[in-house]
Amino acid sequence: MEVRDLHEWPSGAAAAEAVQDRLRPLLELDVPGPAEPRAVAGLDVSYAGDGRGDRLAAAVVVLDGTTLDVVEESVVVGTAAFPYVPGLFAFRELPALLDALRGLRTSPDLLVCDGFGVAHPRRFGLACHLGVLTGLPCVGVGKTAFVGTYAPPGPRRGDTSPLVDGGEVVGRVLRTQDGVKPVFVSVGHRTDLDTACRNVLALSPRYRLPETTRRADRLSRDALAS
DNA sequence: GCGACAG
DNA sequence: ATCTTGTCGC
Repeated sequence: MEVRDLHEWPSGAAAAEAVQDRLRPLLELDVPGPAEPRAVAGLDVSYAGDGRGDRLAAAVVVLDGTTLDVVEESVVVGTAAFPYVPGLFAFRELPALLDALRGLRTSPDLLVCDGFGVAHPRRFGLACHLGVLTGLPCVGVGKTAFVGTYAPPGPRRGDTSPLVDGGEVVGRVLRTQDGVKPVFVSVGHRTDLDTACRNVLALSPRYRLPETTRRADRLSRDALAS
């Protein structure tokens, strides 16, 4: 798919925060998300060595939204573009992820990425950044809490509880399987939270994490090994 | 001031 | 994120 080039790149934390503040107004959060996406893309990145190095592999796996069969894959080996700083995580993986997206023949109807969307200190996590740059609906699925407080959701698959930060609901804690640790869902771009959670649940028929994320994780890991 | 902090 | 042994459960 066509992905526009990254123009300016922040040289430090202050500049990176400024980029987030400048792009945030471009978010489209008051629109219904894709209820039945035909193609859903999962994105993930793996690192070589102990994680302190900068060699990485970014993968995108597109699944049929109904059957969850793999439709297309794209993976690139690259370099971490920024040090890991909580709140600026996107700058680390964004260039490589955009490269992987460029390797796709078709444009997905929904992007599912690791990390958060608006459940972020400045309301502009990786899912927001990726959404704005691609123009595609995007949802963030985090494995651990970052910002906000919440009550544990019920014990059954599908149970949820609101993730609240600064007095506003920034996401939802979603139990994707009976009795397993919940995941943290937040909207990134062009989707509402209800639809985002429905999509994530539909993508997680068997395991805690969405099939999109699991497939992309495996693909990126394999790419580093070879 | 200090610690915690998506991946 | 990644490095790791054993262990519990289906």
